[in-house]
Amino acid sequence: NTVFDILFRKLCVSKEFEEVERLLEQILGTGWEISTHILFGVIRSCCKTDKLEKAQNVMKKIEQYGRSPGVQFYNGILKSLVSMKKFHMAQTIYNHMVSTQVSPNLQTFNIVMNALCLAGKVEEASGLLEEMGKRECNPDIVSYTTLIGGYFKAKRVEEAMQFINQAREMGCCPNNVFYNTIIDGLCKKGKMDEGLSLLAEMDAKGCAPDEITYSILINSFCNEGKMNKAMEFLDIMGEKNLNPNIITVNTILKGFCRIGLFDNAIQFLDKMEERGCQPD
RNA sequence: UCGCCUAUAUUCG
Repeated sequence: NTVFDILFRKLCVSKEFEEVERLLEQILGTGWEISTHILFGVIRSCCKTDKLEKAQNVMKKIEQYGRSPGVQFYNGILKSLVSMKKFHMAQTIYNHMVSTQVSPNLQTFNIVMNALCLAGKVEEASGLLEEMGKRECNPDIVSYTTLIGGYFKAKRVEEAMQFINQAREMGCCPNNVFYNTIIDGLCKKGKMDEGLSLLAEMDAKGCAPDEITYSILINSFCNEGKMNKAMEFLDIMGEKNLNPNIITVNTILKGFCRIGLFDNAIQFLDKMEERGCQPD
């Protein structure tokens, strides 16, 4: 499998998809076990380069040899297509999946929800949320977080707030990602005070703020030119034994540069390098 | 019962 992995990787980056198909046919013909992540990688490469027909050929080939991919396999492919914003491709793969009697599960729906939100189709996304309830696949905290993030990005704060309440009413257990998404949404809509009160709430509810929570707040202070507040929160992070990561550092550098404090930026960069945070 | 796969921050790309 290690050899196959290297072989397929190289063939895919050189876009030798004809050769990929031939080789795959040979391997499957021998009945050898070939690991899922290799097949997954091949299909993903096809999709990435818009070789939809190739992706389908490979999929069919796998099926011919009785290796029908399960829902997890599809979820993995759908997720990477969605993160590449290849929505049309994702749609086709989804249709294929359904046509081969593989039922979408909660994760599949959440991926589709994310796709709709990223495509700015929040109405359809909230429609899906309802649909899920009807299909004995109740939305979970991930579904709600995705949808809420979508509404914030669509600048529809009121509706985002409604879904936050709905998530609570439905008894979804809030977690860090849920809080982080909301705090980010509020801060970016100039509602920092509300964001800060959620920070207190999450702490009180046993969701310890993490690196991402702080980078959201620091980013917000930076964008308001309040570098003293940003640095204050960096210190608070340190007190909680959370280390600033490359994103935290980049955020603060941007904050200094934005208002022309280049010396402070360089000073800060040096300090972080000393502390072992290499610039990227 | 427990894990796994899905959602959140910087780069206007």
